[in-house]
Amino acid sequence: MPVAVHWFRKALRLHDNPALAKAVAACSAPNSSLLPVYTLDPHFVKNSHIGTNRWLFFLESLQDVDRSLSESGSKLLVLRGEPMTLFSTLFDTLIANGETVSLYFEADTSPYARNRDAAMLELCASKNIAVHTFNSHTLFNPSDVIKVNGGITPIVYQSFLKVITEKMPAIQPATPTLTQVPPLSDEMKALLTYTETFGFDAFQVPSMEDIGKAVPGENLVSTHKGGEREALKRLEEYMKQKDLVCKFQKPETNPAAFQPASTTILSPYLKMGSLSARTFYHELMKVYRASKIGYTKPPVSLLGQLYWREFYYTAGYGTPNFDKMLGNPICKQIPWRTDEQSNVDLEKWATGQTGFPWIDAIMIQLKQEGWIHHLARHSVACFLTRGDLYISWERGAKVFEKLLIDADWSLNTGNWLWLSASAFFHQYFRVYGPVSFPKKYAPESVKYVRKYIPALKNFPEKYLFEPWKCPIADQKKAGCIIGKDYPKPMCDHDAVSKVNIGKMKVAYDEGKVASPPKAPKGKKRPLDED
DNA sequence: GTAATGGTTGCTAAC
DNA sequence: GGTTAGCAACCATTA
Repeated sequence: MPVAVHWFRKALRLHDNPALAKAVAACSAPNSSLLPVYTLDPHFVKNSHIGTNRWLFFLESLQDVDRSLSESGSKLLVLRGEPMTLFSTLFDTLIANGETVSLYFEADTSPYARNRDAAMLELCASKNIAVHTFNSHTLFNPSDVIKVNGGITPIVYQSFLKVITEKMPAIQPATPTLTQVPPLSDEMKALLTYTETFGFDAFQVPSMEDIGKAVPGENLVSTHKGGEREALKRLEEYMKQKDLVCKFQKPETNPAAFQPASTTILSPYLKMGSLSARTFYHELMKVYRASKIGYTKPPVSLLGQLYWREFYYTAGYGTPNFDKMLGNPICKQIPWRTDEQSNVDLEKWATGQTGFPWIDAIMIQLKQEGWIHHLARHSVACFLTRGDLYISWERGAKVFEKLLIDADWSLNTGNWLWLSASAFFHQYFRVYGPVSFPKKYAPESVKYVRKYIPALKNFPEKYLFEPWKCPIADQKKAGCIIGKDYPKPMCDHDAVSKVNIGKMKVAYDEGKVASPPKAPKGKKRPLDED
């Protein structure tokens, strides 16, 4: 009897999920079964690069999928272990029971996933299992974009925009939402109850404790809730604000705004696939089309934000060693600090102990809530790298990867490359000031710093972003002594940023000398054949 | 080959 | 308060 196995990885949703829809459609024959599977890979579970909030958000997303499946009498099978081993066992069990197995999943372009999925295709081929994959995580398939661009990966946004608007086919309508999926029979449940084999109930979405993760204190648990329901609710709520949607300009939004934030906070849902980028796109188009006041355009518009995601996905796909400096052909080679003190400085930055309230408030919000505004990311990334500490963007990216609930390999890497002036952006002499920048966003930035750094709650506004300049009498009055209740600044920004600009210039000049001769015209940055 | 142009989001002082 | 030049001057693309 036919069994269509749907492998959930991203795309933790029932709306616009082509792979799941096809798997469901394949179950129309009598006695056929849909088996929804998720594999908790030790590559992700055991590594420390996923923080508590990211785990919580993920498990909530998984629970929401299981809840939706359960409403139709189905159930998510959550297997824990190395995917190839698990699927091998699963397939053997099904085949031994006389089933004809087929596998459905959404394609994933990140390096680890590409290797994993290639191995999976081999495994399936060896067992005569038909595999069906679908591109639905992004609006455009990165390899298609590169192909229509003559094998060249666009590394300038405007070039990318030209390619997708002029050379790519129109974005297809979303796949209809699955309101009903085939129920899972008791026989199938009994067959796949691995409790004895693995020591856990695989038909139960695990808790934090189950996967060996501690739940932290209340103040460190993100207020952002995961799941498809929450994603669609947020999308709907945001799209109701038609003026805001049509007038959206990213650089004009306020990084210090909270309750509500000045942007959509849909990124964590897009990352998990709790929200389909295509659904977002079509809902946005509806608002644009109905608008009488016109609407903003990429790169600053809301559509422009969706396209940035596409841009970085494509760059990440087409660039070797994208997440590293060494061996990355588009990355400026910069001798970032690696001395002992840089470890101490990195830690101060990561834990919000720099002595610059704006920087520290951002890093504290990041740790507590798992999300910070894009321009806040700019501020702290510039501070860590070319602005102040001269520490590698790779080390900063790892901290973000752990703490951000929307941590997405392509986007996180791309933005760090940008901010450190290693790729995409090269005006390294434009440095964000840890004091001057937040002043532009008063009074929200004042409230923001007071919220995330309670020690500065009563500190005079005049000195809030540079508290070391505050007269000691006023420090006493505010109940916050700098150097005791809140750290002294870890560096002199004005002096050190000037020195760093000089170092960047040297690194850029040396890069020019060291760079190999340019490839013939039209053959630049060709994509390696798969 | 060279010059001009534009690049989502800097800061400061001067008008 | 809003706009502009200077800062010292980047890159990728296009004319």
